[in-house]
Order: sequence, then C-alpha cells, then structure tokens
Amino acid sequence: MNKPQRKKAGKKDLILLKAAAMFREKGFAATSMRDLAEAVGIEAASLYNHIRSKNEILETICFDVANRFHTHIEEIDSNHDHAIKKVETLLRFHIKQMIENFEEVHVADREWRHLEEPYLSNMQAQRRNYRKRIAAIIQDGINKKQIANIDASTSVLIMLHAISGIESWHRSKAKISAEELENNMIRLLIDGLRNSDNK
Amino acid sequence: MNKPQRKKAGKKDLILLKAAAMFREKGFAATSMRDLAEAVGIEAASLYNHIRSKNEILETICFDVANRFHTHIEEIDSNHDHAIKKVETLLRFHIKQMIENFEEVHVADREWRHLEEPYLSNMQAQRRNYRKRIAAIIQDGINKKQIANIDASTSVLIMLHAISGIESWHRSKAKISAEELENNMIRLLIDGLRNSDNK
DNA sequence: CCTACCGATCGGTAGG
DNA sequence: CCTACCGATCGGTAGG
Repeated sequence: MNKPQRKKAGKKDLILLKAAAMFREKGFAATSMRDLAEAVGIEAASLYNHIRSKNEILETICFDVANRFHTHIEEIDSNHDHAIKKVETLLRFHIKQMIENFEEVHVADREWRHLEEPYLSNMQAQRRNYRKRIAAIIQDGINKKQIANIDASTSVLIMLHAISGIESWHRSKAKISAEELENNMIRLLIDGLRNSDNK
Repeated sequence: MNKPQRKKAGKKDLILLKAAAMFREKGFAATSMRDLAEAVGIEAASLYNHIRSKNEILETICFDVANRFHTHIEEIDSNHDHAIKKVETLLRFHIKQMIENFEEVHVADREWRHLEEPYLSNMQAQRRNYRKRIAAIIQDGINKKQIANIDASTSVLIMLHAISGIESWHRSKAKISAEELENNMIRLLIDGLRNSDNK
C-alpha cells in the first residue's frame, strides 16, 4: 500500500467524532484535550492543527445539530398535514436522530450551556424559538379541534425530554429494538394529544 | 424548640445548598471550590473544615436524594392501590420533588456520573433497581388488566425523563403555576396508561 | 505532527 | 477561619 486512503478532511472529522463520544460520556468540562488527543491517537498539541480550541469543537457539534433540527421543522411547517401527523413526523425525526446520531445529538442537548458568548446566547435563543414553534403547531391543532385541549407548553416539555431519555435506552442491556422503541414512544406520546372522539 | 428556626450544623448545610445550586447551574466539573467558597462567603481552604472533599459534597447530595425516593417507593409498594393510582402517586411525588427541591434533585439526576468508586457503582445499581421497581408496578398493572398493554420499560423511560424536564419550566419566563404544571403532566403521562375501556 | 514548555487554575494541606 | 503554598493538570503556543 502506498498511502492510507485519505478520507476527506478525515482527521478533523475523527476529532469531532471522538470528542462527541467523550463529551457525552464524561461531560465537556471533565474531558481534557489530552484525553481527546489520546483517543484520536496523536499528541494534545497536534489537535490544534485541526481545530482552534476546545470550545470550537463544542460549537461545531451544537450548531450542526441545531441546524439539522431547524431545517426539519421548516419542512414540517411548510406542509399542510393534520396537526397530529405533524407532531408525529417531528417526534419520529427526533427519535431517529437520537438513535442514529446519539453522541452528537445528546451532547448538543446537554452540554450547550458550556458554550461561550456570543454562541451561548445564540443557542439559547434558537432553543427557545424551536420550542415555541413546536408549541405553535400543537396550539394550532388545538384551535382546529384536531388535538385535545391540553397545555401546549407542558406537552412540548414532556415530548422533548422524554426523547432525550433515549440515552438510558442506549445504556440499558436488555434493549428492545430501535423500531419497537420508536413505535412505543410514539404511541405513548401521541395518545395524550388525541381528542376523545377520534381515539 | 426554644430557639426559632435555629439551623444546627448551619455552615455545612449552607455549603451543600450553595453547592447544589452551582452544580446545577454550571455542572459539577465546571464548578471550582473557589467559586463555591465565594458563594458561601469564606476562603476556599476554609471549606475543608466542614467537608472532606469536593466529591463528598456530590455524594451527600446524590445519596440524600436517592434515599428520599427509595423510601417513597417502599411505601407505594407496600400499599394495595390500583396500579394506575400507584403510578400517579409516584409521579406526583417526583414532580413535587422536582419543583420544591429543584437544585439537589436535578444535580442528583444529572451529575451522579461524576461520583467516584465505590459510590459510582452503588448509585448506578440503585438507579437501575429503582427503574425496575417502577416497571414492575406497571407490568403488574398490565397483568391485572388495570393498565393498557404497553411496553413498561419505555413508559418508565418517558415518565422519568419527562419529569426531569421540569428543569426547563423553572428556567422559563412565562411560567404556568406549579399546580397547573403538575396536573397537566399527570394528565398527559397517565392518559397513555389507561385501558380503552376505562378511558 | 512532535517536543518542550507557558501561565493559570485546580483540589487540597500545613500551620496557626 | 485565614495566609501561604503544594503538586498536578489544565488549555494552549512556539518552533521546528
């Protein structure tokens, strides 16, 4: 073999991947650049040829994930489905993301508080906005009598946090399958939204 | 009592209180003993006249909270209520704890991974066991046809994580009242458990 | 990508 | 409860 195959921007991606895994496992603050370097297989100083700072890694992870969710909710908002269908689509996307891109999604959700300004305020605003959009979808469904008369913000709180609980599914030994988990979650979370007359 | 509201070991309690608040806000790893000392109003070195180490503070918080929940589920397990009533009692207790003792309950729930051995394994086992007991209550209800035929472990996952989402209620500005929040959560979380014939 | 190293800060101790 | 200070480790840089 002449040269090991070059992944496009491979080393930086590897750093981000390992960082996500370690930030999830130990938390951002408790992960040192030396730990990370060891996982990547280089010296700590060499990390800085690929990234500018520890915080930049967190910024990349958090905003990548946020953009993905933002793009998805834009799509949902622009279609004309039944409100329950919209919520279901949103939840299935969240669940899939949490299962398939577990490390980075979980880090974005739990460690964003360690961002520095101005990123911290930016992310805070994005998160607030995102929740408001989901609440608006639900409230719209309530107004159109498509959804039971519940408190929209409580519902959003429950749904989003329940989904972040998939973390403990990942950790559990006697796992049900990802598909079963998704369908069980959808059933339990969507059921409370239905009007008694279309249950 | 002869003296009005005299805290006994007052300084240590104050340290634990401030520590819980700071661990919640910034995380265990990102909170320094110097930060904590400043919040308490003494020098960092003086903290060690009241506590043995930073980790001991976390241990105290985590095991205090765990014991509280353990005691409560023992009570529930020893009564003979309808399964749905048992779950509701449990959920209301969790919600109240999360509202009234927010800082320490939230720290116990999020920061226990920073415990050192043997406390880490101990806490891990306690948590696993606690979830199993809740799942058993639900499964028992399913077997007795008191609860719909759902996946018990998914239900536990959703319920417990939804409740830890009360954190974002604390942070929100336009809050609904604590009582409303509790009742909304109970409604949304319990509804999915009911059999269609007693809905 | 490495060796060598920086100043800052960490948790914690000695001694009063 | 304080001053003074410890060794360890942190994120990051210089220079090759």
